[in-house]
Amino acid sequence: MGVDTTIVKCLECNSRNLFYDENRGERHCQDCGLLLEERIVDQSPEWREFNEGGESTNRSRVGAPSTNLLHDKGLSTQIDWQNRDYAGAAINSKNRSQMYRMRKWQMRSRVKGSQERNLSVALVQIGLVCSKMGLPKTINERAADIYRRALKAGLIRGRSIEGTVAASLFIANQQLSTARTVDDFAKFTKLTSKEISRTYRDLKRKLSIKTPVPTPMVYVARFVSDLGLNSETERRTREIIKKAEDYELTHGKSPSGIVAAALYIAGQETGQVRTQREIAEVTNVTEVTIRNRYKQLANNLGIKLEI
DNA sequence: AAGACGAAAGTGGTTGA
DNA sequence: TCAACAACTTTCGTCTT
Repeated sequence: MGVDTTIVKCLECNSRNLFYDENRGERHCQDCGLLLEERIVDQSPEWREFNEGGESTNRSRVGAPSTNLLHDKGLSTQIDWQNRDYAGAAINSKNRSQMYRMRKWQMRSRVKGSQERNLSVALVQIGLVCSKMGLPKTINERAADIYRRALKAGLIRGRSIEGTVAASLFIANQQLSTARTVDDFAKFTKLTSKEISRTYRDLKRKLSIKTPVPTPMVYVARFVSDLGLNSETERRTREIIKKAEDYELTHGKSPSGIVAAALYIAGQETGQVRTQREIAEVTNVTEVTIRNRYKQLANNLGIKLEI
């Protein structure tokens, strides 16, 4: 069988308009946003071997790795209803009663009850949003885990599945610093950013989840890549933000605004000029904010710009 | 014509009595 | 609960290159 590793058409909308992001090592469809390829594919088993002939022999590989992404954690070997063994031969009567008991227990333990159904719907949605937004599997796993906890704590009642899905994803995003904003999640779900942040706060409080204090720094790589700037400009941008944080010029200001301004200044300095319009586009702040911010930063950090 | 500028009015969230 | 407030947005006329 020939192995074709190059995807030329989107699997969802058949568009040939694909985009390869070198920094993130991902290939997306530019039309529907589906994540088609990731550079890092870890196919190794999820446990390590500590002693010779120990782990690997005891925990022999059966089935796919256990994962939070499936409602029953992937432990779902099906027992067929036909009284035949794998080769198609009839199973003798001695084993039949055993088979019957196994089926019975499987039926009892499988998708049943509203919680399980809720979870399987939610996990599909989490996967879908992750794929559309080009988020790595780690986010998917983390969000799934948070959703499970929310479900277990009975926090879904009175809330929409989609809202909790988005909030779980946003928490995962904050914890793992994948540089997506609430607005990004709003764009890829049917929810407003307001609803998402409200559920986000709620979930964090009720599940006592901690997320790192947000810093503008996490957005730098993403915006640099989106604007096609070089590493020199990126370095300088980080420098400016670091200084701004040291001088406490960032408190109470929107992170994207800070990054946008720093990018603008750095771009002017290194000759990688981007217009306020372009920067406003990718950072999702207005040109006015960029102006206000960059003037403030330039003044307080003693940066002279010859514009 | 494109980009930058800044005034003025409007919006949504936070804070403190 | 309400008003004051800071940050940010929208809009728009003007200036500069």
